[in-house]
Amino acid sequence: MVVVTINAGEATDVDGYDKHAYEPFAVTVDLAVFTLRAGALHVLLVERGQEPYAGRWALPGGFVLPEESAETAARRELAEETGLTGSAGIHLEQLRTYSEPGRDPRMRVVSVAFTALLALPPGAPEPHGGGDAAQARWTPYDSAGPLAFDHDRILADARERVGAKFEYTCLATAFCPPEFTLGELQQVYETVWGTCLDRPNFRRKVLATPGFVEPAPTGAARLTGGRGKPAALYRAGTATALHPPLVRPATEGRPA
Amino acid sequence: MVVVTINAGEATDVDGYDKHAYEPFAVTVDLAVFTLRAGALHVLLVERGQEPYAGRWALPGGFVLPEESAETAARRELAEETGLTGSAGIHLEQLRTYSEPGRDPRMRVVSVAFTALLALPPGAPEPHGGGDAAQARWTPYDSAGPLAFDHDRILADARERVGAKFEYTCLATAFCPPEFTLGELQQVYETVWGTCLDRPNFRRKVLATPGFVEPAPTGAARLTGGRGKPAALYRAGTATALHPPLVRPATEGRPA
DNA sequence: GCAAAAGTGTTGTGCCTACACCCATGT
DNA sequence: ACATGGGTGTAGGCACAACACTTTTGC
Repeated sequence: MVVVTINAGEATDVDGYDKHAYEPFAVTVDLAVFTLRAGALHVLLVERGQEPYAGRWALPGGFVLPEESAETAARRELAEETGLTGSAGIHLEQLRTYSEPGRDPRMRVVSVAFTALLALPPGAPEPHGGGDAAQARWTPYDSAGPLAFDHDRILADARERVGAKFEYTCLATAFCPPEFTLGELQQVYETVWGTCLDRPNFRRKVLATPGFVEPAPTGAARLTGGRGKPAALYRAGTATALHPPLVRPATEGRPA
Repeated sequence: MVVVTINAGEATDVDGYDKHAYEPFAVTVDLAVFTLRAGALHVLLVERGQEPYAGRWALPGGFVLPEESAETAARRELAEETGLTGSAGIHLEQLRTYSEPGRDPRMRVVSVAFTALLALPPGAPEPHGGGDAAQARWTPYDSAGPLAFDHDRILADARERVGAKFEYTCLATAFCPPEFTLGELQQVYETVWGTCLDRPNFRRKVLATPGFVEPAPTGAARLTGGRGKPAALYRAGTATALHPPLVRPATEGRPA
């Protein structure tokens, strides 16, 4: 076998041998797509129709095409799986790359994993899967049983990253509809962190961070659940970082 | 061309066609290896001996071999480039994956980038490069002129990540020898951040964080530069996260 | 009126910045 | 003696957690 490991540059030996002579690497993307449904964190899963892991659930994903970047491929898969048309504004972020040999029993697959956060509009279409016999479904994170391949680990990594990023970014608005109340934003935090937050302090913190939220142009307020004082509406601001961070309290009681 | 994009699972169509029929993806690793030399941040670069970018400097890296994970390949390359034997304890961390088509003019190369932090022992061997005509050299970060491929961007991303991680992790000890003084640790922070820190406060902060540093078993102290009171020696603790974080002050004066 | 949810005020604690000050060593 | 760097003490300030309180709606 040709030894390329002492090569100092990047791929400088490629010209020297047949590009097709070796077992190729397949490059795929895997997506951990999160949303909030009925006050619980849900993840988008697809059911596999073929071996290996036929009948098992897995993260959606697919091949990176020859002319695509991994980001482009991920956004394309996301649009296909969720059926959402305007996927341009959806928050999509690279998580990390999983490359252990043997993670796919058939061949060498290197997978770039992404995390996506989206808000389901009230009348959003159910995910329809991507053809074949596969179906797609929103699944509560806690019920996302054993998945195919190493997707359990990918999903856990993605979940952890989302929780951590909530502390120092404005990411939480990605789970909210275009206009939302501060109470809804707080519920997003409480659901993702599994903690209770003090409402007055949360409110002050959010409003004191420039660019986190801005009042909705319509001065309108909305009734939360029928009862209670109507809440002011806000929309996501332009800021992306959160200084100072919103610290997650030590694990305490669950939100009511 | 076979349409694989509507496939819901991961690589489920692979069995249906010849694995060698398409232009394969090459998978490489690129390393941004940082160290501190003479009070300045340095990065390990190699000079390319072949086209494209012959004579230009680039980040070290190489192919992922068929039986390797990207992490394994990165650690192997790191050991080869630095000549360090005990590379097991070196901090190595995945940065992100760069997959834009055309980033290598010859073929489709997907590169998993890593960041490595290490302390150069006093008599450390100079990096010897990896064979061919390439040479390797420690270069001040600020002088790391235009690099080959998209390595300027990778290096900038790595640099930013290192600075950010210093705030909320114990990573700074990776730049220190096995035993170090708190003054040395502070200089590490000041060099990486380009700021001045208050010594008494820095000291308290570090010592108040359990597991950040622990006193060296030998009660020995060391003379810093000939002058001044001998400083107590510490070694890196077992903690990895930093609660609460060590906040980087708004960009002010440079360290003396 | 009562419950429920939004929104405002206030107070105490604690951390952290900034600076003054002592200690030990080399020249 | 003095310069240099390590180490300790302390006062002021700012931020935040905790909780009391008012407001506006539905029943």
